[in-house]
Amino acid sequence: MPEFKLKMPDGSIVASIMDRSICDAISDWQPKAIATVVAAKLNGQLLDLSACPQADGELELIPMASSEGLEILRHSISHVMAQAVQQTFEDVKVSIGPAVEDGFYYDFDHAEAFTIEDLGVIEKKMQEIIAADLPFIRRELPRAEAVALFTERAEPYKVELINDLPEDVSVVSIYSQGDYVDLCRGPHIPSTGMIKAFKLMSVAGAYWRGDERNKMLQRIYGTGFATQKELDEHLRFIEEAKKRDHRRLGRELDLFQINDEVGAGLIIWHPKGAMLRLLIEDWERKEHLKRGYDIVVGPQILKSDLWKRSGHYDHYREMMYFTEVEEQSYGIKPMNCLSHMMIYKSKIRSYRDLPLRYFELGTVHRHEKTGVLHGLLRVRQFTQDDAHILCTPDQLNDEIRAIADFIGYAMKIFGFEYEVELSTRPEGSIGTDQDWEMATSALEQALKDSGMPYEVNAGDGAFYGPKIDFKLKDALKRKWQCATIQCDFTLPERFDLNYVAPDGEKRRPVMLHRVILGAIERFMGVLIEHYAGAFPVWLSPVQAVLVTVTEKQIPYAEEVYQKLLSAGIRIDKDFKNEKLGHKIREAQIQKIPYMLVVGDKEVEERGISPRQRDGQNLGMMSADQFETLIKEKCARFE
RNA sequence: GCCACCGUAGCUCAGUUGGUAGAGCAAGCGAUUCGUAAUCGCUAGGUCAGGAGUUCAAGUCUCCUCGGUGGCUCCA
Repeated sequence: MPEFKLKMPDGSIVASIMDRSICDAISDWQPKAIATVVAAKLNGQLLDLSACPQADGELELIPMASSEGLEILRHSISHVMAQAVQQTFEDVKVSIGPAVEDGFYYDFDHAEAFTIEDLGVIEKKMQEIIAADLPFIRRELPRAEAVALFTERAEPYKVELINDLPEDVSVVSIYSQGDYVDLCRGPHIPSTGMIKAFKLMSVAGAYWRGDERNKMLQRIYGTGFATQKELDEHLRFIEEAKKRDHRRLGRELDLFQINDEVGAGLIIWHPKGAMLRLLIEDWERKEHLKRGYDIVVGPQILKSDLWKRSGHYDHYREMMYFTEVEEQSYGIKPMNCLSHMMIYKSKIRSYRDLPLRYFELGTVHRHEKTGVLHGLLRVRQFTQDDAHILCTPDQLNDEIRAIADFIGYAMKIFGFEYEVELSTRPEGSIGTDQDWEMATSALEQALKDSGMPYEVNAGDGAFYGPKIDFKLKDALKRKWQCATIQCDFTLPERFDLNYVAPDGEKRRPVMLHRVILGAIERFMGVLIEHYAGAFPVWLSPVQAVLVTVTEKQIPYAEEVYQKLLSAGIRIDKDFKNEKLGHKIREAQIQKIPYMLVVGDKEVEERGISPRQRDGQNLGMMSADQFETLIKEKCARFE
């Protein structure tokens, strides 16, 4: 008989000889624990609480409140949802329904479209299933029997899933609650009554097995938590996130517009947005020069023949814009590398010249599909802080580390958290094994040397080389790729780039493509949400607004305005005939860092009274003192 | 590109079973001259995204186009 050590959620360990289910054992040892535990883990393998384990080891209990427990809970809720959907609608085929980052979904095949109202009906039915407290029952069936079962139940997607399992799989597990049966690896919560807090969120289309050649199914998204309180908090978080959506703030703060009449995915920057952008671009130029980059500028259109030679024409023609004048075809650039390579090729290069680092704030056009456009985050015209570094293979490590360091610095300056991923050779890639090996290990070694934690994303590299991606998180917890470092040995080959080595032989340089913030537009979108529009002083398009108490103070206020403006402070004036409270409110909504109040007292003592946007009043000071204060705030970003 | 939903004043939104458009905020004008998140009054604002159709009659129903939203696929 197997002997276990049973580890309770409070960490205490009790030895137990079990010839019964885990559930029964917990009930005996600690009856209270059973209400919060959803599954158990034995030797790394997850088990249902109804299981009778057949091996020795330490049995760890998974509480619902843990991340693993939450995943099991949500997965179970998705099964309940599938059951409710099948009970509510005729002729619904189920497919798959996993837990995802902050909830779960289930994909259904149903001729009629589910509506928002339907979600309420389904939720009601789910409540009934939960009230009935149906146990989740696991069974293992020989493969053929499982196929027969789902064939009989007219579930073609399940049959397809079983048939596509590897040949050595002879037994599959199925779970049922009430009259509902699903193919599933498990584990699940013991019974539906354990579900305390869930909500169905939205309906969306999704291709069967994620392949656009397949039928599009209907996906219902939902979420669930251990308690109603946590669910409420999650819903509040979503509301908060909506308030800081960059599309909304872009309009409210008058930063930019996207207009039908102009075209989808094309941004018009208004004065304040353009100022924010200018500040970022100034920072970029200054930092690149400090790090030994050369700033270059290339043309917006290049002859189509050049795009054919680079391979872009064959691979990405569909996404490129073209223009033809006097029977000559030009491609509007979707990337900046070609000009940079032409600069490299403009003369004979020696190993002594390397590394060469060409930097350009390069504006590119890509015809993104309509369905993917999204505010500033996915657009058709954007500007990359793009650089191409040409170096010898043994310079690679230093160069990559310097870029990683640059990116880390940039993230710190702009106040972001990020994650790092190393993406390796994909299928259908070009280049030799030796090249891939060299480049991948150079990237990996540089990451190790710089001490950055990273994850390996196998097979997700570019077709021409491996890459390191840096991902920012926005207010909706969506991850956005911004910085990237990519190794490329194809373009130097295609354009026959070379340098003269110490031995007088011609050698091929290695090329790194890299961006720091990525697309400026996308970065600004993330930045707007990150700060909820309340930018730090150094990035605020308007740093301070002068507000008069009455019209009497206008002449003096005008004097202060001119003084601060010529001192380089980004200052606005609000001399409207309104009450002070009204003007403070307007400045507050505009998230201007400082409101400089000028009333009779200030005129008399020739001062201003700054109020911070956090509500703090700094008391009266001279314009010179305020100027010093602002300059100090910005100094560490210079 | 695909699925679903949506498009009414600068913004946020009402608009009954089809009967010729409404509010708040913003704007302009006037009054008020006020001390840290909304002073009061008046005025002006719309080819109801665009086009076609059904109908005596279309913001409302149907179709097409252009946009947007949430996802899916894609993102060199």
